[in-house]
Amino acid sequence: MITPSREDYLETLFHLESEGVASTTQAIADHLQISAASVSENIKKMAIERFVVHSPYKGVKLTAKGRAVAIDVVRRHRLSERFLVDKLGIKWEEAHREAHRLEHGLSRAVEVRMFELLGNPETCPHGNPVPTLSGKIRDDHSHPLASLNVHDRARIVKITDEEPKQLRYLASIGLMPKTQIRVERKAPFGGAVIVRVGETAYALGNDIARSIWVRKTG
Amino acid sequence: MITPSREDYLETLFHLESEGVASTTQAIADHLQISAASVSENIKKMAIERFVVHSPYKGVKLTAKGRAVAIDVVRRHRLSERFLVDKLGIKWEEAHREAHRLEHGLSRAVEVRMFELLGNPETCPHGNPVPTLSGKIRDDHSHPLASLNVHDRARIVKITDEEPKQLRYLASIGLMPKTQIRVERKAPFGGAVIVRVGETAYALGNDIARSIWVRKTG
DNA sequence: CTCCTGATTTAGGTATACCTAAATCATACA
DNA sequence: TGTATGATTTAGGTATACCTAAATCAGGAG
Ligand SMILES: [Mn+2]
Ligand SMILES: [Mn+2]
Ligand SMILES: [Mn+2]
Ligand SMILES: [Mn+2]
Repeated sequence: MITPSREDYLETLFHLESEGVASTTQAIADHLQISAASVSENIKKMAIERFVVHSPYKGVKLTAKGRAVAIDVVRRHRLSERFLVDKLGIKWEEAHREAHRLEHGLSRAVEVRMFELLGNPETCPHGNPVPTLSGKIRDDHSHPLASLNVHDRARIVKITDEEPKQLRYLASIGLMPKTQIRVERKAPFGGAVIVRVGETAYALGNDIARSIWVRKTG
Repeated sequence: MITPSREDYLETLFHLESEGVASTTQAIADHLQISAASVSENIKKMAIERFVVHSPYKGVKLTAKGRAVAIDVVRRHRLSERFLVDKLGIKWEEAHREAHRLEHGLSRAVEVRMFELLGNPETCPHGNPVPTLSGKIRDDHSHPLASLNVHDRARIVKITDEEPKQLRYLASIGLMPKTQIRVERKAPFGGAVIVRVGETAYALGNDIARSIWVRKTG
């Protein structure tokens, strides 16, 4: 059996690779909140077990084997979030951390039944796709908020940030998946974006904007 | 944070003490399916941390501190079983082992919401009481099946056995909490009990009978 | 009351998963 | 084209949680 710790490493690698970030020792250490030395050791072991390929001093990449496990964990994570929010009424900004505990306790059988209970959900509460049982991840055809032009209308597809603080803020201004928005103004060179939600306009910093993915509707 | 392993030790001690079995090193080892040597070591540490009192070569007893944690784990275990059976449709004989994975992943907040979702259940699917949030365990006024006399009618309150094989058998003959039964015949000296369920009579061995608790109705 | 035996503990060992501090490496810029 | 600097790995250490084999103990049979 794969340990919870290992599951978290693989999940981290999946996230870094999805975001197009290089999976350096330091990036993994930051994400898991542990020392770079610990990551280095662990990666070495996971390379021996063929979950990753490791080019020392360069970086890490998931193998097909590692990716399969990672996607499995991501599926359990996102289903857990869905359950926590839809069935238990846990706040969406707390769902992520809670799901990180729950995800390791779901057997395949339980995961399958949970998927049904939740009505075969396609996304987590933050809009990220739930991988299929066979490990496929649907393309949601979304683009970064920053790719929109002034006066474009769009619908929020997903929020990739998982920080409770950010999520709480976004929820408070109604910025969640399915929300209809309009770009009012853009600062040059990837600066802030001014976005209208309902009647009100909000300025979103570069950091927060980068985690918002949309589909044009206008 | 208390580890899953520690939670399982405390849970085991709770069960042994409830059943009136002496919490010997060997009994704990059998229950957890690990070596007696491992148990001995671990108990020593848990005694230092005041979860138990240990009289070397004699046995172990939960302290108030240890009992509080144990009851907390038992609550999460029984709620997990309830959830698995009622909401996910997991078979009751598989609920126990699945719950053992799930129970360690529930935060207090999640446990509280889950309790509500399940309609404040008083028992697990096998009839064992769900401890209250404050750690109280309701008395269910039940007695061992063997305490009944011939021709007594009774209602099943709980099945304390957790073996899938036994549970599957009992379910197959309709012997579960709330089932109405009648004692047809008893072998002397704690031997088999012949019990009528609906139209059919079944002989229950001493072992299996000991795990069936009832309340007289006739 | 002594001895035997099974239960228990201790000794010594492994694997995971973390740590800090020291050594080593890659590369960017001066 | 060195060299210093930051990233990475290695060295050495701790804690948990398991193991088998050896030593020790306690209580019942004789
Ligand atoms: Mn996790
Ligand atoms: Mn999510
Ligand atoms: Mn457990
Ligand atoms: Mn139960």
